[in-house]
Amino acid sequence: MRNKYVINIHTNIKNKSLVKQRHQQIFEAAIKLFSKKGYHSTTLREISKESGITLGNLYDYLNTKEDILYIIQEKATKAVIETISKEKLENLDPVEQLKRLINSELDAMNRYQDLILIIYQESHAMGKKTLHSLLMNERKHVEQYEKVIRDGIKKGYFKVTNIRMMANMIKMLIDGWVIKRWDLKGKVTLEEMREGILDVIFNGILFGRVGG
Amino acid sequence: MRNKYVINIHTNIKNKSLVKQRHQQIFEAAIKLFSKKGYHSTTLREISKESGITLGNLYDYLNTKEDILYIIQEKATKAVIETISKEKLENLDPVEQLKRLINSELDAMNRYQDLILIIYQESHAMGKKTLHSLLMNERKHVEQYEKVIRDGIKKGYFKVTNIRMMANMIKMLIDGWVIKRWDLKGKVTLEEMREGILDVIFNGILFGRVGG
Amino acid sequence: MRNKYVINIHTNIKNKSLVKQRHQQIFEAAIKLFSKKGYHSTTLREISKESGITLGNLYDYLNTKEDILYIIQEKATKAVIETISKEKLENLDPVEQLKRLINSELDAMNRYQDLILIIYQESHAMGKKTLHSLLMNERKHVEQYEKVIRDGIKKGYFKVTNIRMMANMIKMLIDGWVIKRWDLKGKVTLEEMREGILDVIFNGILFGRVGG
Amino acid sequence: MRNKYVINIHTNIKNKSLVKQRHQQIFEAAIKLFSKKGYHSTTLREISKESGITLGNLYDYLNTKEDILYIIQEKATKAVIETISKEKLENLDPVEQLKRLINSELDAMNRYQDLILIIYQESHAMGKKTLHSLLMNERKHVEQYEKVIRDGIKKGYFKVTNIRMMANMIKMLIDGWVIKRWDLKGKVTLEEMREGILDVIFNGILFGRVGG
DNA sequence: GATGAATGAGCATTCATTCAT
DNA sequence: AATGAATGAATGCTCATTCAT
Repeated sequence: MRNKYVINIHTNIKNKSLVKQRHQQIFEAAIKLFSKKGYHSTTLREISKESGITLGNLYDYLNTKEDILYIIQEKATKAVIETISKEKLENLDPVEQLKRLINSELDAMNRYQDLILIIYQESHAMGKKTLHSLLMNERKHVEQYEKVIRDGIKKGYFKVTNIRMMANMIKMLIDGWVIKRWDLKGKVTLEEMREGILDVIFNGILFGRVGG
Repeated sequence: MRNKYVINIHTNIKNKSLVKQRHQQIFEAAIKLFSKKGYHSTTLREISKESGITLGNLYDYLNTKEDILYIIQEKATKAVIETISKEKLENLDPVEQLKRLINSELDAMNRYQDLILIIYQESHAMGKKTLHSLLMNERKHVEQYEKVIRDGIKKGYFKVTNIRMMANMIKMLIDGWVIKRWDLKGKVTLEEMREGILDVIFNGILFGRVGG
Repeated sequence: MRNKYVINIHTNIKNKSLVKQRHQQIFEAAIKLFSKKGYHSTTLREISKESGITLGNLYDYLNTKEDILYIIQEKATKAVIETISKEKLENLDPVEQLKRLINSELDAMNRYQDLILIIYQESHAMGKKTLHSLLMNERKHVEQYEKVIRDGIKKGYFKVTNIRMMANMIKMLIDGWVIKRWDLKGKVTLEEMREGILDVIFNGILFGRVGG
Repeated sequence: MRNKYVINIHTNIKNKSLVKQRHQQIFEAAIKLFSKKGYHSTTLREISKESGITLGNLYDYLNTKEDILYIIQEKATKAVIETISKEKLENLDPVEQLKRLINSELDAMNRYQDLILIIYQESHAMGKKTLHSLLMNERKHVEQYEKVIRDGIKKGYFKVTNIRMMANMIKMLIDGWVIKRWDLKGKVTLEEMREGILDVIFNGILFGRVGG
């Protein structure tokens, strides 16, 4: 895991920092356009114009249109993972740990919502390689929750039967903020969502419950 | 809302039951193909071949490719709403009501997962009209949860601050079964998922909790 | 060998005689353009314009640009084979038979010189299928010579060591009329060529030679 | 004809021996690639990589892709002409002279068959200039045969009506070894071909013939 | 002289849609 | 109502060529 930012798209360009820069340009143009029109309806020509990189030149940094999804996926998942990895969780009790994790992830989701949505919606346009990379990142991501949950169980804070499933459910609730905006758009603030999620996760909805 | 099965796609065909039949053919062909290759990668030629309707004839029942998404969306959401509407909930206490609702929806999700996924993934390919219809159906859907939750609160069973948000969160957990299959695929059964969802929703994960 | 004119290029067009007609149009446009500019430099757009078939429509009769070479190859080789097959050779002595064969082939070559040249020059652009078809036709072609030569040997007219090689050499001399026009262009008439070829083949150039 | 190795492709490079060396590199890379994939399917990028000359640098020694064909044509035809010119023919009787000529040319053909084939197949991709150069070389080439034939006639060995045509026919038979490999590939050795050609040329195929 | 990045016109091919019959 | 042929704009991608350094 030397340089986890090196995205392995074949290129003949020698100047690697230029490659990085151009990928960033492509990335920014793509999320802007994909968010608006979706992957399939966005033309390479549009990406060229938006990114300021000539059509032909684009292909010095790309082998195929699908590579753009790869770039987005890599950047997005890594950005999110990093955000939540930065949380300093040691010395906190598991409840607090989980709270912080959820909080920071919700923030990340909120910040990168366009990316997340693109990844969800265009996953079926991804090739094997991209999809696999996505799954790996996802796994790594969910594992962070699993670790905290496992810790919480061991210390007697949590009562969870299937850890992996629970981790996914938590993540699902958070992702919901981005994916299922339809019915909540404008009706609920991020703050309310945060409280709501924490409340269900910890306490459920049954009345009269007394936490331990 | 005269005949909720008359889908308002303009057609010159007089025989309305024929229209219905053809739309059903198109629907079946489309979900089969869309599930496999996605909306954009599926050709009208392929739909023609799969449905057994001639390419030219297809356009007697369709004005545009997007209409197919409309058909799918209508049929799918209505099928699901109907499934959960069939549940006889009267005379049950709210906890049981919510359980049944969740159970039947999870079953519906499981049965129609291809459709649900298509709708989620291709929503950005939908036109205004289709999207609006989708939102309306979604609202109607969520309302069923809201009603039960509201009832449960009134009767002292539930403790929920934002009903709409909670309804959405519950739905999100269920939809997750279909949408977020990535990391759970093959790791968790539908039955386990059912238990897991019910458990969080009602009790949360905190240990030592005493339900009311 | 039911219908040797059925060219097996996949098409969805039902009307087979229309397919035949369109292939003919494509064929005619192609040889005109290929002769002038070569295969690679000729655009499908140009073929569309020249043939009077819309660009999109072209692809109802073609799967790939290379198919055009296939069409040309099939038509050309078959036309030539047929021309020389039509020669009624029975009851003639082998010398006369060979003469007639050479004569009619030279005529065919002359008539179809554009085609022949295209096939020679673009053979390296042909895919496996087309190339194989070409070889098969070529073989069939050469066999006609071999038969006559073999007959002539048996009847004591000819003295030939390697029949296959000799057949090819004869064909080469004839093809030369088309392929190696460079240095002979305008210097030698078809008639002179005919005489010349017959003379070498039968007698060689040695003066006063006594065979045996 | 001052320096027949100075190929008049415009270049700004002052160091003429460097130009020569680079052209040689290009030449070698090109024949390797053209033989495999043909002229049109070979990229200048590929030639750059194969020759070890940077893409940009390539254009210091080339004005256009077609120039490569020019280089090949020049080198190839000159190499062949030189080979057969080296034959010391004086003091030999014409029959022996012709034999030697044919022998050495067949050897040359065999050695340079890739080049010859490229020239034949890509002649239609050649510009005016290149084509003219090719014709000139061809003429010079054929003349060598003409001289020997003419001599042989004068001395009473040969009986030939049209000398130029006969020279071309002989050359055609030899070129056939390279051009028409299709049907003979693997069936006939170079040695057999040599014998075969000499035999037809000199004696023809008629059994017991008595020349006039 | 050499390098490597950039340019942009051009190409084969696809596909939603139309239309005559 | 149905058929099947036709249309043509649009798209991903390539590649000869140029140019700043």
